[in-house]
Amino acid sequence: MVPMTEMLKPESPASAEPSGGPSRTVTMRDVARAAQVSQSTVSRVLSAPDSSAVAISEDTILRVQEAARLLGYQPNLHARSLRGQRTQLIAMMVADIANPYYHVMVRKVQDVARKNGYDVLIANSDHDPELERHFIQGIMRRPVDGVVLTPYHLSAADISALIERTGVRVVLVGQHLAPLGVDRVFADDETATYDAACWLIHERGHRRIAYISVPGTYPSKRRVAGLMRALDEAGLPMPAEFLETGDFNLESGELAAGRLLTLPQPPTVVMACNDLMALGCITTAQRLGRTVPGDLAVVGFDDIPEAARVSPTVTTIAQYPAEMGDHLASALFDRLINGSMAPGRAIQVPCKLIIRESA
Amino acid sequence: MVPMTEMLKPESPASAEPSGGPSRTVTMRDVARAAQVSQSTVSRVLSAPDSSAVAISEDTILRVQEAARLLGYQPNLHARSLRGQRTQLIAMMVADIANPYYHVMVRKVQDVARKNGYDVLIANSDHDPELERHFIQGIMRRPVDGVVLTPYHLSAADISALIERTGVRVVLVGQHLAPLGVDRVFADDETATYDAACWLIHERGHRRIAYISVPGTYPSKRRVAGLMRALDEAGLPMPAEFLETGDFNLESGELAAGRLLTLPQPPTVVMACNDLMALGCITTAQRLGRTVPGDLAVVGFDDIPEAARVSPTVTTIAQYPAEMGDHLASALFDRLINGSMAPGRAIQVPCKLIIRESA
DNA sequence: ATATCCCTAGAATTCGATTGCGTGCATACG
DNA sequence: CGTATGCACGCAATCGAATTCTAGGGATAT
Repeated sequence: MVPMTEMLKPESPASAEPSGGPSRTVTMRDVARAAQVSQSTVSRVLSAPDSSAVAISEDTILRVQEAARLLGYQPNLHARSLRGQRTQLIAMMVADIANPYYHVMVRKVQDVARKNGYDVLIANSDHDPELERHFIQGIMRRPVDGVVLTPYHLSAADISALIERTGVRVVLVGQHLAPLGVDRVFADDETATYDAACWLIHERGHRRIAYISVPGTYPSKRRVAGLMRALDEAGLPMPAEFLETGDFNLESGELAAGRLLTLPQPPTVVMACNDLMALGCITTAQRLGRTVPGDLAVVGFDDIPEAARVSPTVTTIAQYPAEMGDHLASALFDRLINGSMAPGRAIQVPCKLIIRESA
Repeated sequence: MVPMTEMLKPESPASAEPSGGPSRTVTMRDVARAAQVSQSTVSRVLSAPDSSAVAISEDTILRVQEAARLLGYQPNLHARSLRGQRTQLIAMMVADIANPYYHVMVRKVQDVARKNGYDVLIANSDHDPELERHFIQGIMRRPVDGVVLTPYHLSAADISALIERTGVRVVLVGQHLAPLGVDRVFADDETATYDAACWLIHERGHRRIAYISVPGTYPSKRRVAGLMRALDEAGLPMPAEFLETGDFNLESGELAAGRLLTLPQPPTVVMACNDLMALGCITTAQRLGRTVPGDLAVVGFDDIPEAARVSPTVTTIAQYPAEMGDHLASALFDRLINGSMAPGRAIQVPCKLIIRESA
């Protein structure tokens, strides 16, 4: 007569039938039982088959590995995360997954992460300060090993606080004020915008240059600064009504162009803070019966694939998001895998003016 | 003289300075100590302030909430996931994040997830069977509450096994063989392709129709079937050399078009399995000096934004990924939040032929 | 034959939150 | 006055894996 409690404690080892009911997930204990060893031995074998702190006999190792294989054991990463070290998880926050500019970057990071056995949490902020903070909160609730951020509103203090509280490794997209050991990858957009403006002024003879910016964002600030520098040097004015605003999407570009073209003295060229808004400008110009670039020249930023395929093709300042994604991923995993503690690096990826039909 | 160990055990409650060293993450125990209650009480208060299994006094609730707020307590979701029920996490596998067709879908799911307090794990499979299996493996290692899948190679058995082992709720993209209680959202692409082919034959008088398929994928199979049905009814042949193959990207479309146009008797129209390949066709045709649609008409599939902006604009069969994303998300969260156990639904989203310049 | 050391592996603890069970106290009732 | 009812809350087990501590067994040396 075996007591009831004694009978229930070890779940019958014979229940190896996979199709029998909602087969509970198989844990290390199950593997241990099947291999006739303790759970800790299983852990030691599976986490470092060869070199462990304590030696394990060849026979035991094989028995454990075989049992794990038979039962289809998969370690529970939630448990592993909880216990301490690595979560095998990184998070990436971009402004908008639906913006072509970020696609390749996300892809790259994603691919490198998978190769390193990491999963990727994706979030988009829509350039919304609230959602950016929400993302930080999320990381504090669900710790990750690394973070790739495209901050538009977050301050260096916010990011420092995140690092302080979670110990997460951070890599930034954009020439942002970066705290401590944070690498940042960015395009040299001030210089690129300056160069493009100089080209418009000196090679193409434009004297009335408008700009569509996105107030409150750092990239926009820097690009406007580049333009101003070129205008200053050339002794050209920047009328207030030529400084239009949008919010990175196509429609806002259409609206801004509409306002610019109905001015008593419209500009001869519009530079936009990204290609989507530039495309919007072209659409509006054509709808109003203007020719591009005859009546209005347009210069974009990013060089999304579409820019090369619309009519007229768009002159734009190319960024290299794939290259940026590469730098982001390798910088992050350098710290994650190799444990690099190097001070924050500023990795600058050059831009390039791509001259097409629209200017 | 207080022993060292005694001094170290309780982290001095006075160390509320946030800038004092690597301030350890604050747990429920800390909150409990600050509020002078047990850790379980904190849990009960914070997880269900109003209706809990056991009653809690108003005073205690306030004290706990205040303490949590002061200490900036954030629950650890890894721990919560481990303990049991919800992980507050869903995973989404698409074929390619960089394909415009999926963007809106991802966005929608992402947005709905955030509104429900869920994070989203993203993975792309690149139509690679290996990576699809890798994704399933990943879910078994890191359990999630729900999954949105775009399976191209996974079998119903694979998906069943996943559900069996993890209890995850699943929603599929595509008219896939779906097991058990799995909803699937798909476009009616067989009918749409059939209709488009009929239109090409009867309204436009085409008799030499080529198709660029992607072998081994379900959507491609169905679309080819739709075309064949239309050809059969019209008594038209389908020469083997007109059945070209690609792999969903632009370059493969260019290559396929190159082969078709150098045939002794080239087709008068090419239908492609997606817009990217259709764009490739147009590029090649123009490079070979053919006019579109004069010498070669082209019909795509998806209606990505670019299709409306290239020259010539592309006639294509529109899918509505935003609508599909909505259905996906609401179907999934209906099961997650409301615990719906309804049998698998087949949610069909119609397609629509968009007639533009290329055909 | 007994002490010593090493090799191996089991037991116990930890991570942070959840939860079934139980207990102390107060009020109510017979 | 003694026991029943119930409210508010604490104890301790649990989730799955990693790690540290400890004990047993075998081999070798004295």
